[in-house]
Amino acid sequence: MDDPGRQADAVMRAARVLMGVVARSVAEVEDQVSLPQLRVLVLVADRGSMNLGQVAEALGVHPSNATRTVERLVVAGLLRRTEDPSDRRYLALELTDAGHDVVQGVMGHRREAIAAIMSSMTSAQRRALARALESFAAAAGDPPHGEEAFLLGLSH
Amino acid sequence: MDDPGRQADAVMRAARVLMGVVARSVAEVEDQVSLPQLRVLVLVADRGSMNLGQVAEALGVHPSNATRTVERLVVAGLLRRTEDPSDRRYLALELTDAGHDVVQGVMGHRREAIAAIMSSMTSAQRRALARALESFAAAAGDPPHGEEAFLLGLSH
DNA sequence: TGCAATGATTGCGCTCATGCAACTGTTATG
DNA sequence: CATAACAGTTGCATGAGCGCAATCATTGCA
Repeated sequence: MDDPGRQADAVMRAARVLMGVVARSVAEVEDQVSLPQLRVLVLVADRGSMNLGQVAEALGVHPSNATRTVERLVVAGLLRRTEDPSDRRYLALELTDAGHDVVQGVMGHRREAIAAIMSSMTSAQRRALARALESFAAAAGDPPHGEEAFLLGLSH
Repeated sequence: MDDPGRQADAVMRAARVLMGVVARSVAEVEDQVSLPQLRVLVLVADRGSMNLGQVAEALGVHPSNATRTVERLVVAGLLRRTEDPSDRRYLALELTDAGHDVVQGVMGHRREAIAAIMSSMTSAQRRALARALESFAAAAGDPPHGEEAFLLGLSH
């Protein structure tokens, strides 16, 4: 039980469970938005108003690509694209109410799925789990970016 | 600390960290294989020899699609496609050594990243974490499928 | 004020994933 | 043995994502 390798395996197994939860929450909205599109929504939900270059940078894609992905989200009514009044070269990208609903739906689904799993644990186990994961998250460092890390890199 | 909502949030934060780990491990091989392709590799690595219909079923895609994804993996030298001698209608899909290397590389990368995070926790914290996650994984039920749950649903 | 820098868009070409329908080959069944 | 059932493949079409190069619009600077 003191073997770091075995301990990492325990985390791996739990990660598998959590990936399943995440995957199902994503699958739930896959008919409405693609994965790269959802990444944009989650990104904007987390960071607030962004311009196109920031989105492209965060996603690690070419700006021309970001333009088209954003375009699809605008057409879908999930993203609002306005000009930055102070510098009209920049865009101001924000979620619409519908866009917020999508993100909230995904996160809510995850939260419920996790709560459902925890409901079959004892109260003491739940407390121990919460405490242990706090220390784990702290050891990983504060979320380097935020919500969008959920989907970082999972393109194509 | 006894609030189930706050406890679920702690799991959500940890899930974010783990998703980052998974995403980076996937991004690492994204030049070699696409996400759907990796899903096939992980699937076969987990279940062993499969036929095409099983792959299509597990991925939730049309068989014609599975044919082409498998074809790309065969061409890439990551998957071996032979006929089932007992019934030549069926295929026998297996990983090549190179295919195994890809899967092992991804899993190894994750394991190392997790171990790196745990290295900055105290020994007691690591033990508590391993124990807590064992109970969490148990509460979630045994892995319904297996390794491939890591990527389930993350298509496109 | 004219030119350079900067952010975003558009045109072009490519790969991958996807579903459907038609077809081929293999096995089982009457 | 002929036909039906079944696994897989192929043709066809669509749409998303991606990068690169060229272009447009706006702003900053000399």
